[in-house]
Amino acid sequence: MPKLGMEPIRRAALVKATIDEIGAMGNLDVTVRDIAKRAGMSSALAHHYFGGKDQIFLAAMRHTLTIFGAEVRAALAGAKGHQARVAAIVQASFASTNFQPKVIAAWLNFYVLAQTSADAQRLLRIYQRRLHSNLVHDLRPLLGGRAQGAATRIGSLIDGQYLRQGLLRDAGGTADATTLVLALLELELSRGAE
Amino acid sequence: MPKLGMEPIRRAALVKATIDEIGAMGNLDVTVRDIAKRAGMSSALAHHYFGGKDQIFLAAMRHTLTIFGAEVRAALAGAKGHQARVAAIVQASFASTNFQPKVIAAWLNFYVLAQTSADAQRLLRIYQRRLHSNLVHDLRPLLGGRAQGAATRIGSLIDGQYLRQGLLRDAGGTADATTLVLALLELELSRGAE
Amino acid sequence: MPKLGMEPIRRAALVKATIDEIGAMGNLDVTVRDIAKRAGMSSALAHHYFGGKDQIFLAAMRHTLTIFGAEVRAALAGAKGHQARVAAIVQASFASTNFQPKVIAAWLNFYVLAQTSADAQRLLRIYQRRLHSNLVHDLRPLLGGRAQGAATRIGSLIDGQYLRQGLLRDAGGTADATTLVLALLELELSRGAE
Amino acid sequence: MPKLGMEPIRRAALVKATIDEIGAMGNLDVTVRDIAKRAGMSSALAHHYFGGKDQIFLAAMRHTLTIFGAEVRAALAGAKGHQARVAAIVQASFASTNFQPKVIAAWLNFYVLAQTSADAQRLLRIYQRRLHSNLVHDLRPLLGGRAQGAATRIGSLIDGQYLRQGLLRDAGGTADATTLVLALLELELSRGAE
DNA sequence: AATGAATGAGGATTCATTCAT
DNA sequence: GATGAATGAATCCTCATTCAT
Repeated sequence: MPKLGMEPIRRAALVKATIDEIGAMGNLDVTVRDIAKRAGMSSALAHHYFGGKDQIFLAAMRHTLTIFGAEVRAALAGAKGHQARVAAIVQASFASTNFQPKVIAAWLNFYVLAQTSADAQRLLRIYQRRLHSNLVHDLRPLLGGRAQGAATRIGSLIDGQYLRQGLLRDAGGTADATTLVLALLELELSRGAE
Repeated sequence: MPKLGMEPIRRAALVKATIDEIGAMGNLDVTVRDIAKRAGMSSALAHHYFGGKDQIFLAAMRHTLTIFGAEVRAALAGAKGHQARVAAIVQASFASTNFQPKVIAAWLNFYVLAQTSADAQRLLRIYQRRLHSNLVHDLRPLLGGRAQGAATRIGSLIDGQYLRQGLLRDAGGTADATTLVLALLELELSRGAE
Repeated sequence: MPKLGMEPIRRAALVKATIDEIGAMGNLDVTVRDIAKRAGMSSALAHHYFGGKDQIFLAAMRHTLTIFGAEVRAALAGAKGHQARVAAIVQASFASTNFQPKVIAAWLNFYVLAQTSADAQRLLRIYQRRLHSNLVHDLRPLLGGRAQGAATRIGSLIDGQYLRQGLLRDAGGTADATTLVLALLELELSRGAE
Repeated sequence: MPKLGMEPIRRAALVKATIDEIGAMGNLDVTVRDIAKRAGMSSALAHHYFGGKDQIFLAAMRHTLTIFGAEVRAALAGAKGHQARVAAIVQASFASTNFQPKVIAAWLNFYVLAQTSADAQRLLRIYQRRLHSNLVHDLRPLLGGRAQGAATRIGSLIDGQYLRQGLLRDAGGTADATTLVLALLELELSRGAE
């Protein structure tokens, strides 16, 4: 049943399969064959569309980051006021789309990939910078000169929660993680501007 | 003349070589051969002493965690007062022994290993539990019911900083990381007990 | 509107592309995809027209041999006298059309192909037999019984020069090669008939 | 039955198997697996000892050239007088050790390899240069200024005979080839020095 | 006429692991 | 105690070829 315009479909299927497979395996020791099988095609086709394993990984990473960014933007769109906007970012970070075990596993492994792949590192840095500037944008009116430090703390605590959630792997961590980080936000706000 | 007591020497050399090699490679895609070569022996001997690659990794992880624990204990021994003790834990976490790029890389990879290996997961949980209870022990007198949450935040922020430092890989992050977490401590203290 | 009579055009384009590609790669490890791309079409179409890779090679070989034959015939048409005709054959052998690096590379690889493919072997033998009989035809009046040996020597020396030129790959070997073989011709003639 | 000092034995076996396999297949499309199987070992071991397929080919080529060189030296040792020495070189070139179908096939393929591999090209040029200088050394006293051209003709005719013999693949070509080239030698000598 | 889609087969290479010495 | 020898299994990747449109 060969049709035209399969490329985007196949690519999307592979990206999804990659994240699923990494989530299932727990590490990047995932074979192209298994990814392709999960996506319902031969490994040769996967290579045809992506060129190689690295690029499959990168595409999966880009996808994850894109989803994350969209989630944050959507949350920001519905939030009024600086504090509500910061809270929205935090909540979006732990939204169910991102905070699934398999996505967390993928995320963690992307950090590992970034140790080796310059492209992966660049992607991750872009994500961090964007998160940081988003946070600073709304923290500055509230905290003045303390905004930078507070943004770093909040962003870094989010990362820390991801790391720990990846380790524990029990469901329902979303609420806890959100509460924890929002408590930090409140703490920062209670200290006020400087 | 067969040398006596070579076993501990060989094992220690392999553990060190493992961490160095992971640090150099940036991931767990490290060959037993390369580890053994770095340790000055044949890969067959590495197998002889450890039984397999997994156990070599586990031993390296145990060693890293042991070092970390010792560092914390030493820091605690010289600290007077609850606040000083918490600060000591934070400082020890970022002490130069642990916060080298190669150790951070190893640490990050142990998190990945924990996704697969039950033993690795257990080790990592022990470390987290110990860190948490150490923090709570000294935070409770200061923060009362808020001690648990504060300890989780501090511990998790430490982890987050490791993750980010692993990404950035620039030297001299020790001071920044310490300052950042100590600022959180101060924030928690400023809110007082509940 | 489907174009009519595309077949000969496509086939010619593929044959040319094959020789170019072999010349560019230096060996027969040439993919159908690359040949087709060079000829401006899909690899599926190449298969459609030729049936398979082997037949593409064979067609390229046939083409090369045809060109060579035409070159020789043209040279012979303009030569008067036995000696001049032999010289014409030699000169045609090293004419710029044949003696380009890419054609030499293809030629050499056809010899390799002949080790495997009976068809290729047959083609090459036809070429050799024709060259030999052309030479003998004009050498016999000059050398009598020595014509056979002389023809073999001259033909074989031409082949040897191709082989060596393929190795050296520097331009401008045409003159040298021609001179060398003509010197042999003169030598044979100086000995006279037997 | 693992013993010590297997390396040279294994390498020799692989080199021999490579030539045999190329001879059997007729081209360089020979798998490491097949070479290794022919040499009685796993392909992994072949890689262990040689590092890669290219190096296996190169070693086989070096071996062939070494054999050839030894054959020539031996022949020269027993020859008295300039003409006899040149004849000895020619005879050695077609000695049964070199002029077997499988060796000729390998030889031809090395020429193809030289189109791609700089190392292979270097080896082949060394062989040609040595052959040429050997010929010139004994032709100069006989032919003076004509020695260079004569040496090129003789060397190139030897190559041409190899090429043709590779194509024909019938046994017993040794005598014919030798006779043919010696006839050229005689021709050159009959013309005398210049 | 022409091609994107798709795959099975195969190949080089790597590696953890075992074994005899 | 120590290692060279050896391999089976696995992985990424390529390619000729087929097929439906």
